[in-house]
Amino acid sequence: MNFHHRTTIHDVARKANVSVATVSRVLNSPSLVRDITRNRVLKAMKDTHYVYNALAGGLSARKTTILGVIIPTITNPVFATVTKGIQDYARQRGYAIILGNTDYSEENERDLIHLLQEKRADGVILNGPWRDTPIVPLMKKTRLPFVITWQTLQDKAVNCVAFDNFKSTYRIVEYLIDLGHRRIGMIAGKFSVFERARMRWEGYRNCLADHHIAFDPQLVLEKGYTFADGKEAMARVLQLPSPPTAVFCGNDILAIGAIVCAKEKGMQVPRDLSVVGFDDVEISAYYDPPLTTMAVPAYEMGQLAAKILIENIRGESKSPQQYILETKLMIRGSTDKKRTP
Amino acid sequence: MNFHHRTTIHDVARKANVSVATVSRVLNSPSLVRDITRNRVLKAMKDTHYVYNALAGGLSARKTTILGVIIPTITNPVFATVTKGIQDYARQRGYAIILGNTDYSEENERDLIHLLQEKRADGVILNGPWRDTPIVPLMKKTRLPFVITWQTLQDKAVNCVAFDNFKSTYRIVEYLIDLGHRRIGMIAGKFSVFERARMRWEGYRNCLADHHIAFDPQLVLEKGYTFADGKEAMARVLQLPSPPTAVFCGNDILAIGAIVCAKEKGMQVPRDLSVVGFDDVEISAYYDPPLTTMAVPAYEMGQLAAKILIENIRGESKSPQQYILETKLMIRGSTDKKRTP
DNA sequence: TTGAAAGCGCTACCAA
DNA sequence: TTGGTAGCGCTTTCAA
Repeated sequence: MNFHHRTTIHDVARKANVSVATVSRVLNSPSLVRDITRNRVLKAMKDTHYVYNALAGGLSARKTTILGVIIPTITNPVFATVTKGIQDYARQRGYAIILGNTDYSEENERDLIHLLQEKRADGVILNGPWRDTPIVPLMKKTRLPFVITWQTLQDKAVNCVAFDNFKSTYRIVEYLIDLGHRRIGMIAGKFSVFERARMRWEGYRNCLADHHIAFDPQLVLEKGYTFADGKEAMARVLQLPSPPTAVFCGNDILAIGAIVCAKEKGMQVPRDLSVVGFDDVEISAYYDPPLTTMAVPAYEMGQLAAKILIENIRGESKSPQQYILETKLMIRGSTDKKRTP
Repeated sequence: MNFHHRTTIHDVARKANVSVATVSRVLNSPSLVRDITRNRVLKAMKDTHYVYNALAGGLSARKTTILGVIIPTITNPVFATVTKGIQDYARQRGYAIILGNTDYSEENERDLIHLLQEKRADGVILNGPWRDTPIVPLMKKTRLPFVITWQTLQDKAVNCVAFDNFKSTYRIVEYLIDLGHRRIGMIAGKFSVFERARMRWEGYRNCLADHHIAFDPQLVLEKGYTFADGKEAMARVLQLPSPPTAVFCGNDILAIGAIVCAKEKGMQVPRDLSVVGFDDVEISAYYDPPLTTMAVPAYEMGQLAAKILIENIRGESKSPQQYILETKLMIRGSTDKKRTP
C-alpha cells in the first residue's frame, strides 16, 4: 500500500534517456558518469520524485547500511548516551540504527541477534553485560561484524571498546579508604552473571585486601539496577549490627536510590554516610548532594564502537581492535571523611 | 562478506525435496502446507542453518516490518520511555525499530524521514515537537502510515496519541494559585516554534487570566530543555525586582536545573520557592525535594502509538485515530503554600 | 496441496 | 563513458 506507484530506476532511466546501469552509477559512483549525463539523470530523479529503494539495493549489493545496537535498557540514561554516541557517528557515515532492548534477558538478546541477521544488519554493537559465555560464540556464528562495549573479553579476537572496570572500582574504594572509611559496602549488579559487575566486585575485594581490610560478605548486596533496588539494598545494609560508613554502588541510579533510603532513615549524606556511584549520568551532578561517581566515557565509547564497526564492515581497517578508555573519578558532595565517633 | 555462503530458500527446497514456493509457504502461511511436508521443510531449514532474508522478502512482499521512530533526543528519559513503549509493543508484533534523534532540528527530521523512506519502513512514529507546519504535509507525501504523539493537530485526518497540554498546564498553574501564589513564573520550551510548548504557554496564560492575575512577560522565559537551561532561566527570573514565588517548568529536567539554581542562591525549595515540572520522569520522585510534576503517560503513549500504527499498516483498523490520554498531577515535595511575608 | 515462473528494484560484470 | 543483462532471495499468481 505504501509502495504504490513508486518510481524506480527504470522510470528515471527512461526519462533521462539512459540505461538503468547509468542511473545506478550516478547513485553509487557519480564520478563514473559524465557531467551532462549525470545532471540529466539527477533532473529526471527530481522530476519523477524518485526515492532510492534500499531494500533492492541492499539485496543486490549485499549490504544494508544498518547497524544493530543491543542495550540492556534505554531507560538507564547511560545507555541512552552510548546509543546517542553510536547514532551520531553512524549517521554521519550514512548508517541507520536498529535499536533493541534486552531488559537484561539473555533470551531477548538472542532473539534480537536473530532479528538482526534476518534484517541483514551490516554489523552489531553489543552493550550487554554478559560474560564471555554464549553470546560471543553465537555472534561469531552469525558472521556479522560486531563490537563489544563496556568490557573486554578473554577472547582477544573480538573488537571491543571498554574501560577498566576493575581499576575504576579499585580507585573508588581506595578513595573511600583514604577518607578513613573501613566499613565499606557495595551494592552491585549481578556479579555472578555479568562480567563487568564481576570485575567491579573484584576491584572492590582486591582493594580491601590490599589495605588489610577484612572482606565482609554481609556488606555486599547483589541487586538489579533500578532506583528501587538501590533503596532496598541500602535498607538492608543499614540494618546490620555494624553498618557501613560508606557505600559504593554499581551505578548512579542505585546510588540515588540508596541515598533516598538513607535520608528517609534520617541520615545525612555525606555526614553520616558516604555514597559513590558509577557512570556519571547527567543528573548526578545536579542531584542533592551532587553525586561522587566514576565518570565513564559513554558517548565516546558509542562513537568509537560505531567507528570501529563501520571501518570493519567497509574493510577500512583490520580487526580485532581493542580500546581501553579512561574513566574519571568525579569527587562531589556525596562523600566525605569518615566521622570520628 | 557477511553474506557469504548463506543458505537460501532454494537450498532448503532442494534438501526437502519441495519447490521454493512451498518453502516460502511454510515461512508465511504454514497452514497451507501439509503437516508432513511442513515438517520436512522445517527440518531442512534446521539442517541447513537457514536464516530468512528479510531484504529479499521485503522487496518482494513490499514490506519490511520496520517502524521508524523519530524523537528529539534519546537523552531525555521521557523520550527513552516512549521509545521503550513503542519497542515493547512493536517487538511483540514482530516489528523492529529504526531510531532517529533530531536534536530538535527540523532539518535532521527531514533527513530521517527521507532515510526511512529509502529503507522502506512500514510506518513511522513522530515524537517531534513541531507545529502542524511542514512535517505533516511532508509525511503525507511520503505515503507512509504515521502517527504523531504528544500533541494533537489541527488536521484531524492524522493519527495521533496525545494528552491535553493546555489543560495539564492549566491544572498546574491553578494548583499553584490555590497554594496562594500570584507571581508565577514559567520556564518554557520554544513556544514560538513547538506546538506543545505553545499549548502549555496558553494554558498558563489562560489560567492566570481566569484568576485575574496579570500576565507579566518578564516571568516567562523561552528556553531549550536541558539542566543548564533550567539553571540559567531560574537565575534570570530570580534577579527580577519582584521575583516569582512559584515557577512552572516545561519539563522535569528544566525543573531540576531550576531547583539547583535556587539552592545555590541560598533559597529553600519549597519554603522560599515552589517549583513544578512536567513529565514525571523516574528520577523526579527520587529527587530532593521530590518533584511535584505532571505525569504524562509516556510508556502507554508509545505502546498505543505503535498499536495504532501497526494496525493501520496491516489494515486491521481504519485511520485516522485520535487518542487523548490522561495526565496526572503528582503533588510531591517541591511545592508548598506561599509564605505570607 | 504443490510447483513453475514472473517479478520486486537494484547492482555489477561484461561488452561496446 | 555507457548499455545489456544476469542475478540478489523471496513472494505470489496461475496451473496442475
